[in-house]
Amino acid sequence: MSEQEKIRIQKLKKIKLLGINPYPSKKYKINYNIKKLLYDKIKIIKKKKKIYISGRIFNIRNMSKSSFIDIKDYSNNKIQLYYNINYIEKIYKNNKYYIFLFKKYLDIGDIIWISGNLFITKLKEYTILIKKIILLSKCIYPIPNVKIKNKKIYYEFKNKEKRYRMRYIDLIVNDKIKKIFLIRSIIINNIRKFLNSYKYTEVDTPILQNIPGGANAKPFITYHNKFKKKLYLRISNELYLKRLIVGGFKGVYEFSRNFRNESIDKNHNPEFTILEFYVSYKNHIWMMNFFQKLLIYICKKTFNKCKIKINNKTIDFTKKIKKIKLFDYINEKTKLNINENTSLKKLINICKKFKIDINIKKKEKIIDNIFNNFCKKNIFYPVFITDYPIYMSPLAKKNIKYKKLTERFELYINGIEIANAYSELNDPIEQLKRFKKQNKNKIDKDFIKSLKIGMPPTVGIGIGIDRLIALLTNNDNIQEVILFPQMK
RNA sequence: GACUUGGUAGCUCAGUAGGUAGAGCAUUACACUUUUAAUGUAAGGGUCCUGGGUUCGAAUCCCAGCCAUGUCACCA
Repeated sequence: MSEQEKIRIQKLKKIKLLGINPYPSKKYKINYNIKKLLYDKIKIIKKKKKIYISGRIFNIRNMSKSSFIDIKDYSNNKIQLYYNINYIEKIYKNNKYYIFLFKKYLDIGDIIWISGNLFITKLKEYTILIKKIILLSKCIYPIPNVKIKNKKIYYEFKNKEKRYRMRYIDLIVNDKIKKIFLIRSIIINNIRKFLNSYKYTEVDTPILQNIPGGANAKPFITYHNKFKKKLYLRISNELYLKRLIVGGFKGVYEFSRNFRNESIDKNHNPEFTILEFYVSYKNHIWMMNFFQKLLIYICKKTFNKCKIKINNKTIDFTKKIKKIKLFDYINEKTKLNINENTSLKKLINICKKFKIDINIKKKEKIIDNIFNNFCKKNIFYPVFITDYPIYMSPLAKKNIKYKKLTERFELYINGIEIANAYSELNDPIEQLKRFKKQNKNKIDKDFIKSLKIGMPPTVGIGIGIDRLIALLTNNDNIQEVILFPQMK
């Protein structure tokens, strides 16, 4: 325990000895948050309106018989308080308590409630003259003292490991971090509003699954004691949402927390949020347009504009998103002249030639690798990559004209896969074949059964919410938009 | 998993050609009745990530490990 922490615990004891509860349960009246107070400041001064606010102390400047205290509240705004013994009303029996409380026992980080009146100091700072002050919560663990002058931050709390492990401190001390998570919340709410306006239904499907399907990833494994069997945290909710389409919903969506037991990097967290969204009687072409509408809606409602600055470049989300076929794009960038029929041998030779590491010698892996190595990073402006071969898309419907390709697209922006969508395969016999080809140990037969009952033509999309939010808030690491990123 | 950079006070960081550590803010004490990164004076605070090795002596050099940053691989 640090010296400072010990001192604060001593202070806490002394506060209690004075008969003051440092963690009172009484609800104190609040009639302004600081943002609103600053907005109404002129009116408040004119009408001499009494103010009741609370907030966390960020700085104390003690004079001999008076003090200035800066507090910040949930509105993320700061206001200066002026404390002078002559203006303080009696609450406790002995007014000296106030002196003790203030001079000796209040610290940066404490949460207080005050009542008083607004006035302007000689230096033209709007300030509250304290009439009453109550300690609401004592801060015992000293928070980093970040100082700000002329919008320049000194002694910034910026150690990433500490920030992520103690996100509560990060949020208190770094205003811009709190803003990111406010935006995250607004974006998710806006998506919900948009989808609800089309009468699509938000649903909840199992996180604990018997068979982890809908994607190809290593699952987290757990165990049910009563059933005496393994259960898996979902890697995807895709197969469940399709069951619901079979069940007759017009459209369903879920903000799905998925779990994948794989490594962590700036685009991957073991648990992450995907918006999965399925609409019956529509196809992937419809989804391209609808998805762009959604993106435009998010930008308009969240940022009040459709041009978003990312890495000093501007993306206009109203511009029609380009469509490029996967192999056309690869060939354009690499001149390799490959397609869905290119043999495994030839693909392996290409990898050898370009020194691309391949662990698993499968066509789908190699093509993905080629795309990642030569194409992905060059994409900045939004692009729909389309026409993936069947062997890369076991759940997607065949293209009518080119039977080795699927009706699928992925959206790439700034070198990152943001979304993946396709017209859903609804032929149960073919689906079973493809599952078998995948060498899956466990095939979700119940899902096949649901397809046998008949799923209407359906389009589905998965949108990486963490990645999308990182993109829109101009962060290049999803840890910055996940409140508690996984750490060892 | 590979490489990379780093881990020193509550926070941000400096430092030593190897002689057990410094600054600013924060903390404590005193002064100051309008300051605002308050100021002035004084003081306290450290397993220099952990464990080995080299050395008379290691926070510094070497080895191993742990944790993290970044890049790459893996994650259709």
